[in-house]
Amino acid sequence: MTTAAETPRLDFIREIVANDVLAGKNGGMVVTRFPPEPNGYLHIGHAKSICLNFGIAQEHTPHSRCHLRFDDTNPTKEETEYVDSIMEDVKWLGFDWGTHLFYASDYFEKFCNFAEQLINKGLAFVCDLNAEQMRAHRGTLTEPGRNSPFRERGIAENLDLFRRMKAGEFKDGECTLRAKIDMTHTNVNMRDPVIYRILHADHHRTGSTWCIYPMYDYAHPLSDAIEGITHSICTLEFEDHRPLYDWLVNHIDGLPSRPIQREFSRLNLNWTVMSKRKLLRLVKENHVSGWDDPRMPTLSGLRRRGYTPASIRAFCKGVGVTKFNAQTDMGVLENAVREDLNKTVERRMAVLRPLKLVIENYPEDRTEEIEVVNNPENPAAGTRKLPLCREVFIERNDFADVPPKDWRRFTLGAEVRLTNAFCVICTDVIKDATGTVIELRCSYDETTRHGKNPEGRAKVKAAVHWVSARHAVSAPVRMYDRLFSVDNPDAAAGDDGDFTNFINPTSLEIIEDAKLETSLVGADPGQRFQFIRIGYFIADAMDTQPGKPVFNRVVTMKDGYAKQKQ
RNA sequence: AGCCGCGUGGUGUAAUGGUAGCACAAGAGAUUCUGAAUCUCUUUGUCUAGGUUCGAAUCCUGGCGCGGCUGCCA
Repeated sequence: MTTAAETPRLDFIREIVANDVLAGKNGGMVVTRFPPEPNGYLHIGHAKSICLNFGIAQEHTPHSRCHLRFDDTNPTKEETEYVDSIMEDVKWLGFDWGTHLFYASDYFEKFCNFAEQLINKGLAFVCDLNAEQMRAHRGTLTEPGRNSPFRERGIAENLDLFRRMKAGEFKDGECTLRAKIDMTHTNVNMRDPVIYRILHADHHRTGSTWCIYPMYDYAHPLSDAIEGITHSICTLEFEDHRPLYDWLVNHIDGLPSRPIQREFSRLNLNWTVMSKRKLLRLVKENHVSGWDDPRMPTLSGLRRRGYTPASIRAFCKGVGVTKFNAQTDMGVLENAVREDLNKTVERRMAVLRPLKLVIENYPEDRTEEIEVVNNPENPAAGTRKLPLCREVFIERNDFADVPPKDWRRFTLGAEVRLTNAFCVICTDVIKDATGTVIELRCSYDETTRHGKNPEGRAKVKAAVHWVSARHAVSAPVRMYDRLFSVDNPDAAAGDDGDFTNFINPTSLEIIEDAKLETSLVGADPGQRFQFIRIGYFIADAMDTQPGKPVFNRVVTMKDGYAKQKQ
């Protein structure tokens, strides 16, 4: 018996699954599936679905599995490039479908046989109405539809027509196969829905074998049933399709299982857009560098940005699973990666916008090495040696000519600690002809090493990061920020506006020669660090060359000072 | 307009007829060689009107609000 504290609350989907298992349904088995259409790259919203479906299967090991199934029933939109990226992204997120990789297109032959079964039962007919006529017959949300004039064709005629559709005797759109349900149904999806359409198009897997393709509403429940899916979990917009899902599963004989569909609300993140159509536009119109641009909410973008799979999984766990139409703040995602990286990643010092600081009482020809800890949160990460000489770079914004009220950092006459080294007092501020500060002079106090505070003086309040000028390496650092400048680009654009008008013009700022501590020159592609006091960074996996790192900013540190200033 | 679904602090999410809790955000303080992290404390909530009940966020009815649905897309 576990206590309440040990038993995490189940979301409503997991509760349904748990109850079914308890009731002995499906022989105690739980079989879920993640069914993407390969018409784009996976995004953070898909991660929620992946974590749900694969997560549920994991939780019911060994009486469970989760299938990866490509819902590839529309050859005009689907490509193998997308298939490959989807598999890569699911694996990267940390999930494994084992041998359970499927394609809806694998079942085309079966779908076809089931369609003939429906025809033979008098439950499907070939309809010659064109798209416009069919729309006119469908009725509206408030008015019932009218029967197609072809609705009462005989079984033999329907069978013949359907086979000729399949044989390629008709052009695109000339006719369709429709389920015969109820044109007066209040649910429009039940008004004799099209289940097969003619499409003379090459399919990414079946090539030119087929010229008729099943509709999603027809293929999906049957794919689920063929694979023995027990719980078909999808997003809310399919709720209205559930009666059709059930109708098909109930009216077709020879299906190995009778899955149930349940719906949850999709993830909505602010400060970004999530629809595949819009993401595709960002790519095609070069608003971003590609699907994996670090500003994209795609999994490949987040990966390149430096997000960890663990942080995304933690985020998905945090947002929960409900039917409420929720808007999740981007800050929650950012917090998830900070929390992960804080514990796992080594600290380094890097100066993004350098200002030279000369330690006047430090010998010109002297160089020393200071041993510093790599990660105060994890002693096992060990230590490294940090070089120091007479001239160092500090961050320009760590100096204030006229300091604001509770300023703790550099200003003339103030004492500040150089992190990991000693305290210095700023003794002189050197400016050029325009009044721009170009150099700081200071003196250091040898007695303040090893964390000792200067005796008899006010306690030093600030420790700032620095990089030894003689040893610094220059590297580009890409400062990524949110892609949009408004929290809801869709709403800002309205119905006929253009969301690309709200792209954040400063979502990418490239610092060409940041000054990095020496050890960073050997960063491996994909290696992450915390640049002390600045944020978390990753050596870009594509652009980092041996000895020539390029860094991406994953996320800033939380900045209590900036917040207080607002 | 019709059908379906959903309404709990700023945001997200628990409480399954019995003390409205948690996380993030926000605020105050402690601590700090990262204005980070950590620790302590605090503010803020059951859409609304009725009904059932000893007792309602929970069940019922009406209203209001939000979302989805009239592709040969998924």
